[in-house]
Amino acid sequence: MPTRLATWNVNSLRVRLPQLWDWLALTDAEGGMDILGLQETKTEDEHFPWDDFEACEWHAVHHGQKTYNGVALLSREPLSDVVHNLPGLDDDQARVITATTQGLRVICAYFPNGQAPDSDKFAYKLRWLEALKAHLVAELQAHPRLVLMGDFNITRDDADVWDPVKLAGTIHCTDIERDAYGQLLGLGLHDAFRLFHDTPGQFSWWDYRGGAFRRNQGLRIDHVLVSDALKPLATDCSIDKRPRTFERPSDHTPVVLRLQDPAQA
DNA sequence: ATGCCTCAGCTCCTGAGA
Repeated sequence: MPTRLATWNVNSLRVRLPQLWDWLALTDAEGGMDILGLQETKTEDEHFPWDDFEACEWHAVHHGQKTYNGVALLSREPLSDVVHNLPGLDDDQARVITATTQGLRVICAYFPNGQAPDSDKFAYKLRWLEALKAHLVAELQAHPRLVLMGDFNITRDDADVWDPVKLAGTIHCTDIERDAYGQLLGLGLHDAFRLFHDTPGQFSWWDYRGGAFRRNQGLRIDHVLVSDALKPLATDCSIDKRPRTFERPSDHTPVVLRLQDPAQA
């Protein structure tokens, strides 16, 4: 069983690879990372840095695409039964990768942004969320120990929003999106961060513009959900803000889940 | 102010992100 998992929207893996190594070096000093989900790699499979990861003893699977999207799973052990995207959804956007590793079923997802509630992209977001739900129903049935992690592009409630009045009803904050989030939880999943933290104003994303990070004007839109079977093993979930202070940061920062080692339980 | 950054790409501007 892994004890540390993380999700991070890197906003271009090519640009962010040095920051990824720097962050992993920090976590190595704290016990290391076992499984990592990346979003917005923005690269095709043939340009994915396979050799760099292999040299650092990471197994990797990637569902890539040029310019936009792209998701990867890294693990200290081999990954198997890999599924690209969402079964039943005809989608030319590379947003999901699912695999089994270290005794867990892990889904790494980059949810659609949705742009604005009256847009075609919002309608696509809702279709995509329906297909994700169906995928989760099937996966949970086959794999009780499941983690869904990624950039959800949804705030769960106003505690995840720096200015809930100003942003009421805007993208990431609509009741429709939050209801879809709630439906995922209704399948037997738990917002790991909220199991351990209930103070409002803890964010995983800050706009590049206007000194938003310095002012803590952000959103919590990156989430880790654990299944019913896994919930008792979760010991902590935290947002690591350090990479947001690096040179040339991603606008997102990693969210880390810690699981109890069953050998010590 | 449809603004403010940042990224990719048919790259010196545009579309998209959130």
